[in-house]
Amino acid sequence: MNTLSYGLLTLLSANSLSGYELTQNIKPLWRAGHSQIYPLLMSMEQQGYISYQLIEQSDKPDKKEYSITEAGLEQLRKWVEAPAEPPVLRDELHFKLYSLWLTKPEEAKDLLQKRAEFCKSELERYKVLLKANEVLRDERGETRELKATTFGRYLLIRKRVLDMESSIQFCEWALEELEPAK
Amino acid sequence: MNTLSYGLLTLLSANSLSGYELTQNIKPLWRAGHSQIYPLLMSMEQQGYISYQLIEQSDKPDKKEYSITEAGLEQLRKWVEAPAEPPVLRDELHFKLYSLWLTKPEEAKDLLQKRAEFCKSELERYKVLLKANEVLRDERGETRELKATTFGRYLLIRKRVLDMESSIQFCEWALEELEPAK
DNA sequence: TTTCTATATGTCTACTTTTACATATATAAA
DNA sequence: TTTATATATGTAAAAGTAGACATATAGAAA
Repeated sequence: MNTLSYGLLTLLSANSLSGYELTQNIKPLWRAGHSQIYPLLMSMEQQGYISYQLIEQSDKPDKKEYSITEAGLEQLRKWVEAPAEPPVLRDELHFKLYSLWLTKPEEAKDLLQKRAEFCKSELERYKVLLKANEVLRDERGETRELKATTFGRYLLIRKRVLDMESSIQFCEWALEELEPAK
Repeated sequence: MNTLSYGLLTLLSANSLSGYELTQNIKPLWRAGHSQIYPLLMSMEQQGYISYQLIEQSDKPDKKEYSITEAGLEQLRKWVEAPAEPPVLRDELHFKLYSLWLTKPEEAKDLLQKRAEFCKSELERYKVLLKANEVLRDERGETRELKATTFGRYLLIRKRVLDMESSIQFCEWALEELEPAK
């Protein structure tokens, strides 16, 4: 049971999902490919934290729909309450900024503009997720309170939105700082 | 030559440093332990990107002071100009926020308060680094322009400061959102 | 009719990262 | 005098991650 396993339990505690859907849904929360996810699902199924049902589909290939078990929910509950490890951020841009004096002004500018563009496209994705979560909240007749299943997701997506907005602001500020050198 | 190798070259392009010092200095830029760093230094030395000089010390154990070579600088220059890969952020808090509805209000509050404290202590570290970089800039008689060796570091540390301030603001906002549930 | 894309599930290898093991010098504190 | 801490350099094993390999269904487009 590593962090990613708990992440999968986290998603399954809100909805029953297939491995494929988990691979898509986990993207805004954690970077992981399907080659990591399928083996963990099999292992957690063997440990009794999740179970699956084979869903036969006519329009698409059949799938395994995983659900969290009582044991899995109990395991997750304990983990959520334990303090969170400090985040791990690995960003090449940090090194490239540090070595910026080695580059030509156009290349420094390009580096920051490309990052800004990336963050803007991420921001759009998160704003869509925020909307979708609000729709789900209304569907479930929930309000903005801790016990609502959509509340934590609301906080999380807001966090990612703030992170991206802050990154975009940094890039734009840095581009201005660069201006006199042009 | 992986990203961490280029990170070590980045630090060595500004100053000659030992493996131990590199391990300390790289912390604000990238997470890496000394067990990763020493083997990479040996490999880069064999490839001719860096060289070292044994420094005998009377007050401390002897050390190897690594310097970047012309070949290393050329290699680094090419890498810096290539576009930066998207950042990889792995934060347990994302999952814990998503599963927040499973917890008691005090535990949710504790989770956010602890993260805020962590970010505040990181912020202090970065502010010290920012001051140290300004002192170095003055010592070298540099101004805030691209060609100055302290300029990129100035941008980078400002980025980290903005990141931490944004995280602290998120925690404080989320704690307020949590309030009515108490 | 072939090709492309999305859905769907898996394995394998290479690489990276973490944690523990291992050793050694010098200073400072208990 | 033992112990703890900071400095200093390495190795080994285990765990985690990324990218490629592998296969299959179904719909849509060329």
